[in-house]
Amino acid sequence: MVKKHAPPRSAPTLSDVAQEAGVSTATVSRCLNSPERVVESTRQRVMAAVERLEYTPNFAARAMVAKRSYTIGAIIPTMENAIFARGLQAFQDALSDQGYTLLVSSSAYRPELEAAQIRTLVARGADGLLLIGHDRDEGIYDYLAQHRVPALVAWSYAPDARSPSVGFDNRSAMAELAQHVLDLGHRRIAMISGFAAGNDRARSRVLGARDAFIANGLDPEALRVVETSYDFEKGARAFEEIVTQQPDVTAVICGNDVLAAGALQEARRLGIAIPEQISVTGFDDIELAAVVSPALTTVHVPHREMGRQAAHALIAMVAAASQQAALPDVSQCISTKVVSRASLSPPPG
Amino acid sequence: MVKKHAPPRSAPTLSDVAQEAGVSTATVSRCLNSPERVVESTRQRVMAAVERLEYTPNFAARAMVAKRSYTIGAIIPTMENAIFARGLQAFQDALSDQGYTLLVSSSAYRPELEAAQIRTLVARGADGLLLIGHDRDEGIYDYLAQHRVPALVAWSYAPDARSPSVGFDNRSAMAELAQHVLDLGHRRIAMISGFAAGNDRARSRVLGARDAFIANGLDPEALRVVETSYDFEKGARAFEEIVTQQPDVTAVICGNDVLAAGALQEARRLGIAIPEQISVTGFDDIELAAVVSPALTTVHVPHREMGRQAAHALIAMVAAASQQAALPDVSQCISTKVVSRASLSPPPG
DNA sequence: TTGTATGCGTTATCAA
DNA sequence: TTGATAACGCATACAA
Repeated sequence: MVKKHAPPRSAPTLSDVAQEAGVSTATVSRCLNSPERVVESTRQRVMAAVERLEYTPNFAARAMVAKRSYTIGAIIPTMENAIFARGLQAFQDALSDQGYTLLVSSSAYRPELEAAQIRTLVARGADGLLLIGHDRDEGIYDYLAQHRVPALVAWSYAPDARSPSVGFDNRSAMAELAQHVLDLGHRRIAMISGFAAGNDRARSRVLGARDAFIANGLDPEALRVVETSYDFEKGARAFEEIVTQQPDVTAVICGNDVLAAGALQEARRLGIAIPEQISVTGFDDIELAAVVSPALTTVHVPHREMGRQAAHALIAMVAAASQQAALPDVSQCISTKVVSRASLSPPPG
Repeated sequence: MVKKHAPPRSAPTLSDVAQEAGVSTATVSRCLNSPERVVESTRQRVMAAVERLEYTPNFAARAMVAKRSYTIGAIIPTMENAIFARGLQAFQDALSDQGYTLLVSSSAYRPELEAAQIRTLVARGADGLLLIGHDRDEGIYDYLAQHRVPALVAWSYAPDARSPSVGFDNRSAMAELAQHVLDLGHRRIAMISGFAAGNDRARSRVLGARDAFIANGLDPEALRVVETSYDFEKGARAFEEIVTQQPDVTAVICGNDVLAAGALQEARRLGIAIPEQISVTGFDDIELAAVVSPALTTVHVPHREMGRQAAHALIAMVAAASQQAALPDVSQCISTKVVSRASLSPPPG
């Protein structure tokens, strides 16, 4: 059996298929996009040709004429730990259900990198963007507005912010957790926080902890806060610093589970019993929180739910934008709850 | 102050800039791509217009004519845990250094999903693909070959496979770890493995463990293997099954750190002391391995190094493909090493 | 129901 | 050094 043609030197195009099926390119296009508009017999002929050539439409060409890429961009601070993984996975799942593709990049918590990545994603034709937290240059929001690319903020709910958001109230969530700590009788408390600059989630969590102090008639400045990066090892170092400089502390509130896990490990190294001597709490309730020993009392964030809701919200925004319609109000506050595990107990004595 | 024009209804294009600067589109294009080919004075005028309009080139149009997207696709089995996170982060970093963008999707360890995502990524014009492990339908490799999209396999090195790979030798790595276990005197050993079907890494690790048995004159079938999905909770269940059905076991080798962490937690629940009663080992040396208690003896995989090397390798393949040149041999075996921590000790008695 | 012709925003070839 | 203009692969308005 002889091949009719030499194998194609590059991917088959619409007109290759048209030729193979003996129809026009328009008909092939219709078969693919609105099959009901073409009669059964020709459709079969066309589809057979599509199969035979293993034709796949060229995305760039399609995006150019449709002025939509069905691509959503997401920029997360880090892929290195699980903080964003689960939520992002749910986000992606919901997106692909709707025929969208997700483009992810990570900024390593560096604002200037995030700005560059936003431009890249917009240039790549992203129909919409998912961003983490509200803190960024006003100019970025201007840029997005000018380019008519809707952006949704997740992991942080703030109804009055420049961008709509699907997230949770970091401040009140942490306040609730801190209240638990205070209820148990702790008074000498320290906090290991992520860097507050450029990170509204970290800032809100500190504020929330102080809120609880105030609500209990305590001086909010009595809460000593050590700032560091969200890194396991950094959590360990911060814990060491705290117990060295403030040996009478009975509870250490951590900005997230990763920091708390680091604190736990350092405590073990120093021979400090958790929670007997010092209680430790986390935030996020990632898998790690249940695995470490003792398991972490933490704030449970329904990441999957948040990711799913964020996807629906962003798609709604994109749909509105593509019709030049006003952006719908999609903001949503996802509720969190405190999960009590072994790392938190009443203070000694 | 009055605006000269109404704000643009959509993103500015080359010809908007050309008009603004009073030159042709060709000149604007040259300013952006080969600035040395245009005289200083006009270049300044053009660049000013670019700034003023906040012009960003349309990616789809550029990709269409260049027949290159400078996009690399990666399909990983899961984003939910940290197994692939660090390596992928390094992969992305190296890619963006070279001007490439990474498109990530996850297949949830489902082959048919992976196949669909490969098609999607190819349709999106990915210049090259990063895949995890070698196990997949031959048809997929045919498809990729036909579409002239180079693919690189990572996390598993196999010199004779259909695709080049930058990864490590799962089999010998696990054999080495198992040898440590045997050296300590363990003989009643069980293994918790990921599902072997469609997962050459999981299969190789089991084979490696059996290799060590053989090397020590033991019956490889004496190693009882429980297969499950790479999930923390599943690791716990598998451990429970093992100690229930085989109470005299003294060591449990786990297919990765996630399974091992699950085993550890289940042991705690059952009141089994690790490593005094039963030793447990992991694989990967993700952060989790050092955080759990006792810390895991495991196989350290230099994920960052692997990600970086994979990026360079894939870029080389893409460059070759774009010049219709023969694919260079980029395969590379990254070496691993056993890390001894507290979870492994001699058997009791 | 199907085909023709046009345009999307770039880059590249060729003249000027 | 710069400017027309022809592709690139696809979708669609319009014609047949």
